[in-house]
Amino acid sequence: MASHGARGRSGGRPTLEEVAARAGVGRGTVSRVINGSPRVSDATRAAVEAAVAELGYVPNTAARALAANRTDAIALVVPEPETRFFAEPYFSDMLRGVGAELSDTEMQLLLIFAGSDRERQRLAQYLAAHRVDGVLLVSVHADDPLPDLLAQLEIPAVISGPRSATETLTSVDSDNYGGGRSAVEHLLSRGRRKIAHITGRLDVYGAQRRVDGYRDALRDAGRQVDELLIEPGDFTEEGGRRAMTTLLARHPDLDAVFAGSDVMAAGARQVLREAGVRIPDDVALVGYDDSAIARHMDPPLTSVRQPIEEMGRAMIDLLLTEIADRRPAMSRGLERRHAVLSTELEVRASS
Amino acid sequence: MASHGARGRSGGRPTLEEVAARAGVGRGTVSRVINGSPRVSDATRAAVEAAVAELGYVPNTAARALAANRTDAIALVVPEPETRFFAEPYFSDMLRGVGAELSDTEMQLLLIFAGSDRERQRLAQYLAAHRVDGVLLVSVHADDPLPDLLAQLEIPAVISGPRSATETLTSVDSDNYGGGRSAVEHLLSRGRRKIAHITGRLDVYGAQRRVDGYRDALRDAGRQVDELLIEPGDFTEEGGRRAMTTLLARHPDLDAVFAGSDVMAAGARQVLREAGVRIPDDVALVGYDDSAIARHMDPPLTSVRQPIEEMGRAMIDLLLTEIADRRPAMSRGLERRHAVLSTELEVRASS
DNA sequence: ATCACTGGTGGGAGCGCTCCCACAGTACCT
DNA sequence: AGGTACTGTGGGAGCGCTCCCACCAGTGAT
Repeated sequence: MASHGARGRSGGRPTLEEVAARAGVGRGTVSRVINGSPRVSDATRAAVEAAVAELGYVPNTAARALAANRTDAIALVVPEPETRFFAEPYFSDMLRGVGAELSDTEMQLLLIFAGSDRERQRLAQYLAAHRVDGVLLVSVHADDPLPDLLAQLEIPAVISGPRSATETLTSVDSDNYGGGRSAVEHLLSRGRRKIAHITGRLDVYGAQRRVDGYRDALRDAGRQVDELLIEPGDFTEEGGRRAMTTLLARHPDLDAVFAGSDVMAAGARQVLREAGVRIPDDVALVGYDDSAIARHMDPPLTSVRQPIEEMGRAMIDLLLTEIADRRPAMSRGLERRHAVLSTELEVRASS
Repeated sequence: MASHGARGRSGGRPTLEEVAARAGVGRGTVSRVINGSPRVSDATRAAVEAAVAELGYVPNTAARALAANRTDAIALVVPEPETRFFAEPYFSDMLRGVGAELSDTEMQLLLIFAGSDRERQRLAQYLAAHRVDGVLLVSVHADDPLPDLLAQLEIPAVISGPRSATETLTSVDSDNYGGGRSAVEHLLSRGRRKIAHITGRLDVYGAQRRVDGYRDALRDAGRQVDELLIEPGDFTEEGGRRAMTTLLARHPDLDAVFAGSDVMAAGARQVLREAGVRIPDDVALVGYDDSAIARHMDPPLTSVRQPIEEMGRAMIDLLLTEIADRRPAMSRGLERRHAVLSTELEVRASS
């Protein structure tokens, strides 16, 4: 008898059963009320809600997770060391959008860093244990095995910045192609004739798309694309400097530069300065990301802004849909969805 | 590794029971192996481990949480909007320490922001549901109800920066008193005679302690403490400017200023500049926090560094101890522990 | 009158684990 | 010989929930 139901009024947390007894209904009915099922009469619902309030009942998540086979949690996985996470406003903006969109739901967000091998090991274990219902993946490199792992474990996932044109995961992206186009179109409209492009790392799909936008904008304006005006960078300031140096040596008469990121634009600006080139008088400069750097540069940098916060929201929307879709039946016609949000050109003094 | 073998029946994840069958032992024995109990013979342990590997068994956390009444997760609660979290390196350093210390354990870290009322509401629900085994509290204001809520729910918690000398929660702090002392002693040793102090918000315990250190350092050096040399700030740049303006008007002949934060020191510096006061020639300046601001100021700012990362580690240590202590018996002599880590003065050109 | 239905409801049967008691085996005392 | 004290081990009894089937009115159609 000691081990049996001697816990009626003890200090422990109330259970569904106790709420049911208090409300004079069955366990199933309380469960329905808690989960917002419509199949409950108003009177019963009110009685149950009263009992819940009186007892201060809070559902036991572990029990629910076990019985229903879901966790009500999703993970935002950042395959980078924490340092970068804090350094780049990208993540902070993304997190804001994600948090906002999630605040209407019961879902809990986990932030997981997987920069080191050790951390990745832990993450793999974590995912294998199905401790989350879905995963948000940001900043993934082309050769990352994480997406495959997620597919194999059949965990719903949404990636920001698809890895290629044939991304298998549901993805959210900003319109890198359109962003590249708009930068170049802007420069053309300002009367620039010889526009160079410093690209990002070309194993990043988005960087490629910006190059595509650059090419097509010129082509559609009836210009010929001079491949020697396209110089690869690597998203770093140093890379921007190197590329600019090369370009300047090759084409001393260029009159505009479109850099694939603000950071690279900052590097380019230094080189231009040192060469005595005036911005924007001699050379117009346009960056990408519209980061703090752009606003604080001298002169302030025209830059392509991505709606990062909105991307965060969109990722959550897609992920929740995918989780919900998977719930009733494991099959279903899984057509992958890809959202693309448009960018905006922020025009400043540098162009 | 050989992954999926001929798994039980369905395609689902293997359970303890299946591992037990495969290894030819009972459920209890597998559980003991999984949980590292010493009461298992080497032969049996090996057999179980083999079965685990073959089946790719990963424990079901929900089931474990339900049965054992623990979650193996702790929360880092930041009662601030996310914006501040990203803006201040304090959090990033803290998180690094916490993450490092946690990486040896099975514990999962959750990051929870509770800046808005809405978010706090959710947090309260979350804690009431006991979804974490313990809580790390950073940056808590004196009148915050959160600590009481935690106490009431009997959730182990560690606070960084105790709210008062009689903090009821286990706490980790840096030696604000010693830090204040060392700043003043340094200025005295440099021959400064009239040292002003711009304090932080005095409802923050740490700020008070820095004032105490300021006072005692002067006193112990045989100086009299002039209360008019102590001017309250509020940790902001603007507050630093205001305080400096007041002080300068009151004591045009002061030759040193100890600011309770780098940010306030930056504000003070502006006022001194505008007044034509040279740093350090006319007035020596010392800040607190040793943040990026200090390193980049002109001239570089002498500042008191707090071992924030180490504080993060200490918080985890204390929290894990507290969680472990609570496990066997809910009673036990709960003596509160308070760790205080020492600071270090980083001397630069401003003093 | 019977036969569908419908909206509501109760409660059994698990989910996969930990806890703990029972008990076999061995070893070392009286 | 029996007693005592271990070390290992198996498995029953839950943990608190969700799912789902059974069931009970009522309501209208037949």
